[in-house]
Amino acid sequence: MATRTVAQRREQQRREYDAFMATCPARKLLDRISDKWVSLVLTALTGGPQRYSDLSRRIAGVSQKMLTQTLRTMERDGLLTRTVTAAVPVRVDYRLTALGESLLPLMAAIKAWAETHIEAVERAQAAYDEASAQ
Amino acid sequence: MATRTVAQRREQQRREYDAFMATCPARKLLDRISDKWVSLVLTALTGGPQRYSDLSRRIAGVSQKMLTQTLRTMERDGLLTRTVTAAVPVRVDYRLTALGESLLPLMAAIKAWAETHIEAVERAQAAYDEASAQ
DNA sequence: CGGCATCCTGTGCGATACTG
DNA sequence: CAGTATCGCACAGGATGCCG
Repeated sequence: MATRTVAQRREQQRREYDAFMATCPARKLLDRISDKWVSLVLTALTGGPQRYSDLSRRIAGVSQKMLTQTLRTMERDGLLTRTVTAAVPVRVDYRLTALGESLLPLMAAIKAWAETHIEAVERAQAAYDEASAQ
Repeated sequence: MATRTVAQRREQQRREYDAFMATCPARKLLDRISDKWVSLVLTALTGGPQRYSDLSRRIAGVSQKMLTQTLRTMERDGLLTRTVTAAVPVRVDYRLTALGESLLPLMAAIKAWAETHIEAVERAQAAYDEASAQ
């Protein structure tokens, strides 16, 4: 029965990891804002409230399913508010909350790092690819 | 033939999006560092070089496949170096480069935001869930 | 020890069609 | 206009086995 420890250790580690993920705020945050579309919605809403259709037009390539899903999640997280205006046709506006806006400096910092270092990264990639091609 | 514009517009938008993704440094960076394991490897290597087996032990729950894949990508991006010491058994050390270390302040900023605002996010989630439960 | 190759499953996500 | 519901599949990623 000694061999079962292999599988058991993995299982144990997975549980440790899950517990870590559940309690680590930074990881949870990264999971959220790193979402494919969250940063784009954040940027699109920086200039002020936008309607659903505006967002879907401004964010090229997003499917309606993912846009809705992203907006719902961000609303749940308190990053934006969803305002329905009863009319024909219906009108729905999305607006960043203070919490959502507090993320903008962080996005700016990420953007700044990227613009400063992306060249170095791409040089490293080129060098790596060339070296492994031989 | 007018109806084909629907599919065509989608296709067009997808191409626009791909072009955007290919040229936006911030998005590319976000895609990298938001990877499930990159931040953990970054953290694990902060204190100095580590061997492969050390990393797999320190980062609970990572599969060997994902750890290797993450390390390869980060090496390719120039974020860390991989040093093989020929011996029996082989010894492999991973160490952050200056480029990799320059990411640490950014990670710290993310961590700081998370720790400052995570409570607000969780309150928002609780409120949202309760409201939608009725 | 530090991997790589293979197989296999879950599910994220796009496409499509329908509704208030 | 602003979604919800359903289907289908590509693909990420875990498990396993082999190798230098």
